[in-house]
Amino acid sequence: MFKPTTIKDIAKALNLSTSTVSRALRGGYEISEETKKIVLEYAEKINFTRNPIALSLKERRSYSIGIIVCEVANVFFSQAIAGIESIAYNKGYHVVISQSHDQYEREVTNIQHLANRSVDGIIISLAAETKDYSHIEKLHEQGLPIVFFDRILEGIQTHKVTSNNTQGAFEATEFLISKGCKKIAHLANAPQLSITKQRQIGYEDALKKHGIPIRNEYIKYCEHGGSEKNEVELAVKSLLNLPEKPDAIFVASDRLSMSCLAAIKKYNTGADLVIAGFSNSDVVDLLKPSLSCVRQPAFEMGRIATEMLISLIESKYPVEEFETKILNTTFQINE
Amino acid sequence: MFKPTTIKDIAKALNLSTSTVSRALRGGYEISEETKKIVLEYAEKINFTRNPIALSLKERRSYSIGIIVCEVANVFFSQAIAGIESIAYNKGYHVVISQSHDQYEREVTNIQHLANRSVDGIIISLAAETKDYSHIEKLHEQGLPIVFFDRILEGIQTHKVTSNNTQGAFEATEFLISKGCKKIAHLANAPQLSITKQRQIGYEDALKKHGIPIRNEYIKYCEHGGSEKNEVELAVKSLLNLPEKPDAIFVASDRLSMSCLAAIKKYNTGADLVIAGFSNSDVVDLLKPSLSCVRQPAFEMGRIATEMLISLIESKYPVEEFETKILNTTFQINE
DNA sequence: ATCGATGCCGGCAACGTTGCCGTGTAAAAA
DNA sequence: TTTTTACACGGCAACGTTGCCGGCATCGAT
Repeated sequence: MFKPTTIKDIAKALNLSTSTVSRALRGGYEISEETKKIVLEYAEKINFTRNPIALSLKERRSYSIGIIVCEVANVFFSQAIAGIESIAYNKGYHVVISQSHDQYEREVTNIQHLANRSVDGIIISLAAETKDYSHIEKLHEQGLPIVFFDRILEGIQTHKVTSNNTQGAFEATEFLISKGCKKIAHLANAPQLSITKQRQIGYEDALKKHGIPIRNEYIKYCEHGGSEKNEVELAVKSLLNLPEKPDAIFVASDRLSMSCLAAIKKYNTGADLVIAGFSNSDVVDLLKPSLSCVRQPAFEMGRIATEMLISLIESKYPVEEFETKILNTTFQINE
Repeated sequence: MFKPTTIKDIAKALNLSTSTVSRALRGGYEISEETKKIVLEYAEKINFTRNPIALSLKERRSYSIGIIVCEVANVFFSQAIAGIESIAYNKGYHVVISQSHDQYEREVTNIQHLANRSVDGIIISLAAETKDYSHIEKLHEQGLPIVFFDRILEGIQTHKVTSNNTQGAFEATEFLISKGCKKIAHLANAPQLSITKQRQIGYEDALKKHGIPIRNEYIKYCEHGGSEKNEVELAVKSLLNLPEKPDAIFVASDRLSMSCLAAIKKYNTGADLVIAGFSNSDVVDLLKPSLSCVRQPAFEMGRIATEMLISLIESKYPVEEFETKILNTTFQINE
């Protein structure tokens, strides 16, 4: 069975006390150079590493941070994770990734698992299904450092990072208008998500600016963020079956975009449909129904969220002032 | 600061001993129903959960398993992770995901971090850059349960799961031949990977079967698995610049496939090129240079690997007999 | 010669939890 | 009434590590 060597093994082998070995390994100044050398060489020889679990128990922290996203397969999130890792590793933190799959129960389970001393703080983007936030509020009240990114929670006072969703949605919609489209539908995420509201505002603002009426039948929400099997396909189908079929769709997320294109390919036999939407996909210029897209600075968002979280974790005094950073998106035209 | 409640807090509040509280929570038979009820209700009230770190230290295991893959953004791996999670959660294990980004040093750092009592076992698909395996061998000798999947290591005696790479490559190549192609190039992964060798054998077997000579200038390796910036683009470019330009390419991996299509779109102004390759992408039927693909049962591979790992972890006696499972691929034609 | 200073090291306790053993009480058996 | 026995609970130790305190030489200063 797996039995790693401990500081006690070294102490016994070298006829020293555990405290001496401990301080020799940490380079404590109270230990003679000679003893240090002997201990370090022996530790090297038997490939010793300190037991991080014992350390966590003693220090009451684990030097690891938890991430909760809906899906790692989503390019936006995998880029954000890369950004998180880039900071975390440099500052000596390990990163633990969990997926909610946009399900409320998974989110609760995961966040419970991560809390309770197995991580020092959490970076989270909410699941599409989540409507009750008490599991997060409870931990936040207990003092667990939490940073929100992307899908944030207004009600909790802490650091937050988002992109400028309203502006991004505005640009995408205005692009569709510039293409001559007048019947622009909006395929949206779950309505309670912060990003859904912000992006819808951008969409509606652009329509208003150009004197195009907002039509409720053109706005379709996907309650499960596209993770339910036929959710997106049904939404697109119902759009295409409207008496006044849309001539463009503004899609609110990466996941929805891909499913939307697939559905369009399947059902749209008639005239072409212009599609624009939020996507960080790296294959977007290879897609046949082309997709012009709003790009979010995912990597940078991950970096900033991590810096915020680590500053919360390492703060000596309770933090009272919180910041919400909003990063700009860019728009990429593909035709 | 974050200070979770402990069993001691409950004991103090209820005027009981810690041992009594502990056993009441675990449902120990030595505790009266009345006391149990009081403890459970109070624990529920203050939202108590046991400290997993203290438990890990005591039990010398953490009920968590580590995964090391090159990238979570890769659909094949994210599906495999979903398979791993599906088994692990059911059996009471937490899953910790790490990315090597196909870099040797990241792989070493991650596996060291995961070992040493913070996970009970590891499921790994090797990084493309890894040529020295001593970091894995050392842990394996110490008795850490390890299961390989996808990119396996022949030299270590343990459970392994792969797909039938040779057969998949054979079918893809034969498909290209059936399309009338005779000058079939092969864009391959790092040459030391198990999957690279197996897929190359399938490719060569198919050529041989149809009397097509194997030409070394048609085989391009990507040492970094496509994670280096221009690696794939250069390889594709050099193929397209050959005096006898290939009329088809068999691509060895998902990551390479996408970069390959992008490079072809960029450089190939002339006649069409038929592409087939390994890919589990869900947008493959939306791509403009179409990609017929070998599908691996990623989810199933993850499930099996996890069952194997947990059986190793929970085995009372050292396991001596090991199994290598090879799952069949399927071929999907897109034109 | 005596005293304080310094260098080097060991012993003990604690982090939160559980297993093992011990102990007191009350009911049942003698 | 005394002894047995089951029951319900408390105390202690241990998992691996580090912080704190204390001890014992050695050495220079008085």
